[in-house]
Amino acid sequence: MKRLTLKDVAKMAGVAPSTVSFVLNGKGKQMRIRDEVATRIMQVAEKSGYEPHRMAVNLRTGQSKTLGLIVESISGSFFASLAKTIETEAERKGYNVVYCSTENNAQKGGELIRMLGRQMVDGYLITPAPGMEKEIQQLVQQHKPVVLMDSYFPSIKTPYVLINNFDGVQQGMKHLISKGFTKIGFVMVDVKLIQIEERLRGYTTALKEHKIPVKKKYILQLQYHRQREDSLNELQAFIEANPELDAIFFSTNYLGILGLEVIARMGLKMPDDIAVLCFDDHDIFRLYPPGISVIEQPIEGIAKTAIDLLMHQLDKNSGPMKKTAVELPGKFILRGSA
Amino acid sequence: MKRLTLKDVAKMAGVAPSTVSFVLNGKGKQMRIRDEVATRIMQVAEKSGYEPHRMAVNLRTGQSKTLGLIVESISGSFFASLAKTIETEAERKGYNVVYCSTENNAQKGGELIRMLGRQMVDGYLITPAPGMEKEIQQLVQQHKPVVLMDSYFPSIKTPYVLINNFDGVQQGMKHLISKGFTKIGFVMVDVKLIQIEERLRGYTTALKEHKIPVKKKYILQLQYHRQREDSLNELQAFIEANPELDAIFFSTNYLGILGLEVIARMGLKMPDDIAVLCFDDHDIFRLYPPGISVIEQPIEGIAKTAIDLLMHQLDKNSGPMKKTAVELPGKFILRGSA
DNA sequence: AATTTTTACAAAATCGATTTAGCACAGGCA
DNA sequence: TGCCTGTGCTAAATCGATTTTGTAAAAATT
Repeated sequence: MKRLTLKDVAKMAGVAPSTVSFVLNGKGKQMRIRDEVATRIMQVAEKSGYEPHRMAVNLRTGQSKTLGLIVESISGSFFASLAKTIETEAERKGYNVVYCSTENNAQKGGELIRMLGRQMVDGYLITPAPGMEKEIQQLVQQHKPVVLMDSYFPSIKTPYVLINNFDGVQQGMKHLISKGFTKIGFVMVDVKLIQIEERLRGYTTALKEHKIPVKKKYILQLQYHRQREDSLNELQAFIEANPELDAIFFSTNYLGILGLEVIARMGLKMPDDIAVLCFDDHDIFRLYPPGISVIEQPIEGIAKTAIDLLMHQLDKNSGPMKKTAVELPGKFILRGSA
Repeated sequence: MKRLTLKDVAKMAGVAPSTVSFVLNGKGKQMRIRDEVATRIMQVAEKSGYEPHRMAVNLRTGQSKTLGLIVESISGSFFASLAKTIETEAERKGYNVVYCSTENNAQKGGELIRMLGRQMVDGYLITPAPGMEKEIQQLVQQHKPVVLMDSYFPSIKTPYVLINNFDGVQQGMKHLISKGFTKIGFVMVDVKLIQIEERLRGYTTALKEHKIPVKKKYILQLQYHRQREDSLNELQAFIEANPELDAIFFSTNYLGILGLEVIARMGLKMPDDIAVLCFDDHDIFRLYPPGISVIEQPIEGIAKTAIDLLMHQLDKNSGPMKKTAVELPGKFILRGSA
């Protein structure tokens, strides 16, 4: 039982293969195929269940109709929501998606991009990690359509979408301050990424705006590549060294989860002993008593915007882009922890 | 800057395209190409950074070197671990993977399979959902390589890998019973799937073996398609209707998470007011105080075995399979909840 | 020395589509 | 009548590889 080809359909309809191709690709009118012939071809194709051979189409047209989605971790919850939306959005535009994760391995990022290149993806959706700058730069120089999400490199001129980190942190900080908290710690990673810096800026700015002094010892920079246990200990030491802290802002959900563990270990109660606020939501935060208040990322919006930006690049006869840098507002979700 | 083709390499090396193809595909000896020529070709290909055009190769060879992974939900933690292992295992065998989720939509399952068929995947890895039986049956009849994971249909004769559900539940139940719990509830979904039935069988068998009567009212069957809130209420009603229950076994992690919410809502303390045990681990269970004891699935083992079984089918000159049904043991993880 | 066999490649067919160029035939116009 | 213009399709080139077939020159055999 062999695959049904366009040639077969042509034979069955009593016309040439090219004619079938024209009709099925909607170029019947343009090629002035009679309606009578066109409908006959359509019917034959329909009845026989003909499906074009993707690889053949790709080879001929040079388009794989496939997008590459590169994320840091495929098991993260950020990815989970992102992937779902991107997949459905892409599908509706006739594209499908292959996923790849760098798994926090800077070097692997480059390999991945090359691998996807070999597979001929038409465009890239990337959440950039520190080590990937060069590779992404190359893609852009090769005029491959690229959209960055969640972060970006100022040196690379390609569209990006992300949450307004500064504003998001501000929202959270304003809430904490309005609740009367003044000794607020800030926990971050030491990675040099725009979004991290923006979050820190949100923290310091909010404090300054309310005339609260910014104390350096209230800011903890955890190293990125580190044993889980080491990070926990460092975090605990930080809290013990500043017993007057009445609230902590965790700048990523990974840090927040570490925080929960340390706080439980130390026997502290949220929010009375210490209030907790976290950037970026996570399943756990909904459930973990008393519920962790967070700044939620507009993931669906990010995904949709990213696809739009990418499609715009893929569509050659669309003009130059108006907006290439999109910042979407985050949403403060109040739960029990702050 | 166009893509480098095999023809270009041939020209640069001063030979015919076919010669290059032979050499690069390791058929140089067989086609008696002189070592001198062969090494020259290799060097040229290497230096120029030539990469064969995947689509062209696919079209000619009829192999896409791509596997389709179909799961229920791409955001589930089961998928997350599964995908990672499968991806790396597949990559090492020269395959890549496209993911698809049915998102608990029976009808979508069929569409997905067809979509992947269009994309010409060489083989399928599927975690079967209730509505997919017919579609999978078709694939098998078309002699497409298929491996099922996590569950299977007795009517379909194709390899599958899953945890030994019966034994897993037994392990957990034996622990509960040894701790002195006797009034043990069992919460399950009403889906007719092998693995669910096996888990129930593990529950009842364990009770019988210890001469503990099996009471029907201690078994709750939650409906599958249901509003989250409704399920929560039904679960709460179940616990309230059986106040003598001293432990509950949740047969899936989704149910377990619902259980945590209800238990928190009712103000019960684990494990004193009620002990909790759950089938299938989840991030939350590690963190949620006092830690939820679980039966952990050997996900990595499942993934590796599945790939092996699939590769065996893809490799035509390998004989018939010895083992087509694999059951891997689960692992009981003791935490604070039971 | 003539013929066969082997060596070492090159040429051409092929996979299944898309797309450009071409080709009969009909009608319009001078 | 002869030339031009549309109409309605077909033939053939093409995408970039793999694989079958072909073919000169060298070596071996008779």
